[in-house]
Amino acid sequence: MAKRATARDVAEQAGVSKWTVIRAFTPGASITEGSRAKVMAVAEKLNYRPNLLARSLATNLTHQVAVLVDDFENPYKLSFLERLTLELQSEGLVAVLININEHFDHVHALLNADQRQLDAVIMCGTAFRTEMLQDVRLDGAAPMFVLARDSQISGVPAINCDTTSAIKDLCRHLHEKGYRRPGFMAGPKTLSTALGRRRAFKAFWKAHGITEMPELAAHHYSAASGAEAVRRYLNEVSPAGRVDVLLCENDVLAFGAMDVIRSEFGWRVAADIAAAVFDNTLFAAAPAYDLTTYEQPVEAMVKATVAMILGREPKKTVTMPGRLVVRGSA
Amino acid sequence: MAKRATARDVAEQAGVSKWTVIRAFTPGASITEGSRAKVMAVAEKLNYRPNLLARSLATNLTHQVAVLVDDFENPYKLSFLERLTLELQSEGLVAVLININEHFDHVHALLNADQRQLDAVIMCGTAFRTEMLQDVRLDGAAPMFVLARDSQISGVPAINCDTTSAIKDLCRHLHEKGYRRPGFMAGPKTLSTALGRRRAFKAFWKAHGITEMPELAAHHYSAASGAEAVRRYLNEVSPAGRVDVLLCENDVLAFGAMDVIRSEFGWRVAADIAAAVFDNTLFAAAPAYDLTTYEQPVEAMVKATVAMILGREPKKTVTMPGRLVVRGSA
DNA sequence: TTGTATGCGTTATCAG
DNA sequence: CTGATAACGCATACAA
Repeated sequence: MAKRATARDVAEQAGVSKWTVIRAFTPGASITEGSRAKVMAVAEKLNYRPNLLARSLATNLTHQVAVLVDDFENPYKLSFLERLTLELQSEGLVAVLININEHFDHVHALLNADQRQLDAVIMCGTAFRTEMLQDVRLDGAAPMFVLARDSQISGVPAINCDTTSAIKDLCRHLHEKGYRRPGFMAGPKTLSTALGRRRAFKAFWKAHGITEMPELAAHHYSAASGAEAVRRYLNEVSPAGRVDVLLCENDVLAFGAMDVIRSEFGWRVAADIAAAVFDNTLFAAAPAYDLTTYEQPVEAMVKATVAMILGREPKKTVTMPGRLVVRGSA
Repeated sequence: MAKRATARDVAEQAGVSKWTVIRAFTPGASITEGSRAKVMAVAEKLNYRPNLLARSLATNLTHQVAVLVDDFENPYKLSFLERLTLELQSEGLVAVLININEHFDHVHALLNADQRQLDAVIMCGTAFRTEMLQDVRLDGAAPMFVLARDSQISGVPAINCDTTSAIKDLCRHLHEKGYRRPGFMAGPKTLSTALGRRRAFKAFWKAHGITEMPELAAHHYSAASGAEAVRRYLNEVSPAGRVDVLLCENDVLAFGAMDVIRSEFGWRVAADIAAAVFDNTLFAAAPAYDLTTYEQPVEAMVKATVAMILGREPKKTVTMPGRLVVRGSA
């Protein structure tokens, strides 16, 4: 396990200066074919690989992007991670995955990313309070991006699915199918995505002459919380007064809700009560759930984010339409 | 957005040398309380943060670990990623998530990790051919670890769940419940995990006087492949001759299998045909699936891996027992 | 305890 | 086209 060869080592054996070695490895550098061949031969022999760390120090570019995630319960996150890593890698970047939790919060992560000189920070659907991030002093730090969530932080672009049209599409579909007693299940209210979705939901039904819209609140974005919320609701409300369709804020909540509805109350979804949700995981499509969903345009969102990081697109908040996926549940 | 302050800037304003500044930020360095306070005050004022990149170049330690993943369809991967990032971060390390795919293979990833001077590479359940990695010339490169998979690569430790005892526990349970016509559904045969599991499976039943064990082969580790494999099998085999229990190599295959069994053939799992699997995702526990599974000891495996990376444990292949989780499916 | 010199492996810039 | 000098920001070893 010998020490790794550096440009200097190659230079010595090739009888050139180390700068010529560097040039041989720099695409488009001015160097004769002869020199390059000579260098490459020695480099191959010595198994020389340029040190990207040293390069980063000199160029101020690490080609690394922090990706912050705080919710590993939702399989939908995996879709984002897959597309994100794919897109980043195709542009010569890599993702540094940061787990945001009680021991490692956003500020901590931002400081860390800053000291590591990362080129950008993507907050991938993480829950944060705006005030918390507003005051972090980070002059000359990496630009931040909020993916799959709203952002009120000034100067921080959000790349998101168009909530208003999403809700409208979803609700119009439900309305057309004859549902008239809509309920909404939201996750933790501190999240702005929840607020936006709920607001649009209420606006739609009010515009259609319906004012009573029960709200079921889940404490976390987990199947267990979704299950608990539905259980509580169904136990409290008389069968006559209950909702005829339930719009859940995301897949995972809906899974929990459906499990309870079917296994504890013995109803068939879409006959006794219907469910519809955001997001569109693999499991939403499974016959066991068969959820009508609104699918976020993951690929487009990711591409937009990366384009901004690379400076190919102006850094500004964008919102893009997704796709209504009608299945058996509602 | 002024340029960020360096140790030199702080040194000048504090009236000390830059080395004193460095010392102020080095835990356990010999420096007077007065100097440190003076430095810290100026550092705070200038909002100075040490540059970890420069430090890495000087120390040859990036505190970054590459995590290779090639299967984003399995929600179980999310459990590994969560525990892994958690454990790494608690030790001052971060995970660089690499998406292995047709455009970016293992060799590519290894080279990349090498040039970025990462401290270690964890192959998290990825499918590779041993020969491919055996010949990569990487003197002085980061140590590799294979997590949640077998490895025959010399010098590369594998941290894995004990397949033999897992299969034994699972099969013993099935045998006790009276199943006598076991089938096995495997993913792509090139994966050594599949081979190990299958071998142990066959050995168990043979030891119990059963020799006929149909094998259903799925081409990918996806629900669709699992579904297709079961569909093909059930259409080919006469009802009298079919298996009475199906052991699937992982959750995702089982999900697809169960969906087909129930929705296309109208059987009730655990009555007409039973399923059991490895891995234990959130969905395996859902009433909609309710799978009997064998759960890998994710936390222990991750801790063991990180301990080896940090040099707290000798780098060697280890195997640890998981836990049989009995549910309604079998 | 503090300052000095030197090195880490590149890139940027300029002279020849 | 090539070589040389400086710089990137910090760490190590040694001298004061």
